[in-house]
Amino acid sequence: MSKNKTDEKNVVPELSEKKRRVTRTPRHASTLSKEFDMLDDSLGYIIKRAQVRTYEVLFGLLGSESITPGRMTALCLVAKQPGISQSELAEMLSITRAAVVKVVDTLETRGFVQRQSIPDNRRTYALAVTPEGYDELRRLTRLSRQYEKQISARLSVDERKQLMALLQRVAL
Amino acid sequence: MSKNKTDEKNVVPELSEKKRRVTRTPRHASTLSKEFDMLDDSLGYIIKRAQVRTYEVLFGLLGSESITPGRMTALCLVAKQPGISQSELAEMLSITRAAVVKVVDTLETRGFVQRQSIPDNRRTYALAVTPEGYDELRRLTRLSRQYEKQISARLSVDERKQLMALLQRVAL
DNA sequence: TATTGTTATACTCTATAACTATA
DNA sequence: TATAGTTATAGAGTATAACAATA
Repeated sequence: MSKNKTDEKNVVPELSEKKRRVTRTPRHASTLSKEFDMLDDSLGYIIKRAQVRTYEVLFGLLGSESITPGRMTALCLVAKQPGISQSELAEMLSITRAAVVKVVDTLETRGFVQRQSIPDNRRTYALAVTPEGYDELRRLTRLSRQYEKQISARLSVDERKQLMALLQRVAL
Repeated sequence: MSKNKTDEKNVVPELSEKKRRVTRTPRHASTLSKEFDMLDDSLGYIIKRAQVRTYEVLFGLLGSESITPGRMTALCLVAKQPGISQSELAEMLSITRAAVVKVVDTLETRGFVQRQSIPDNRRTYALAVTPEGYDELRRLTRLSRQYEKQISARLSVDERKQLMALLQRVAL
């Protein structure tokens, strides 16, 4: 979830016949592997696999010295809800208030967002995207299109829509 | 991806009217937020949201001093392919050989797997699940059923099947 | 008293690079 | 030369706990 990784193979590697024979399996291995195969019929597992795959694609497009997926999401959320507070952002990112400080710090250092003080409430900041941030968002929008195209490559337009609707019900 | 977290709300919090008014938005904010809303029509984003949700559920079920999702997956994979090598396991987990060392270390310390040396090739280990590991797998199987039930709560049996088939094509 | 942002600290996961022992 | 496992090191991401300022 952090560094670029070239390895794209998430598939189960084929074991050679030799290796299979050498392998020391428990006597009832075939029975056991079925009994404990909670991975093959797991929605949670396939969601995780898909997520790992999408991150590989995303890292490949973003490059190593660009903004990270988390920062990218945060930037998008601030653009979507200008004036949002850090606590609200934390809730949307499903991270703690403490963790969001660093996220906003890096976005501010990069010049993409601003912490604007608001007269009504001197305890909170109103987060805002800067012009540079909007430039970055334009760049990200282009990348995002490629990204979506790549991860949806094996799906029809309808299937993609359907998949998103179903996932929405899992994400709540 | 590590510690238990009580916050379950992934939904966008409703901003109060007052806060909305106080917010300092760029002049063309409404236009901009639509222009840069790459999140609402993003398959990648909804996959990530769903994955975060499933991990919250999973952490809730596993408890804080239990095995982690990553270790759980590794244990399942070894049970599924007894005699597998660490490199092969690394590939299946989409992590490096170096990273898998610690995964196997903890599973071995816990007594769930063994590194068996094989006569043919003194360079590799054949990983095997111990009886204690199978006990753990039995426990995990029970938890897994609850887990799947919870994350599939809003889906019919058919929809769940369909969702998994579609995700399979994204995960590759 | 409760909330917001912050700091300090620590832990997990993962990567890269270099090493070793084999093959 | 190439491969499997390992170690050392570093960085990202996140958590918890304690704190100050503010409500």
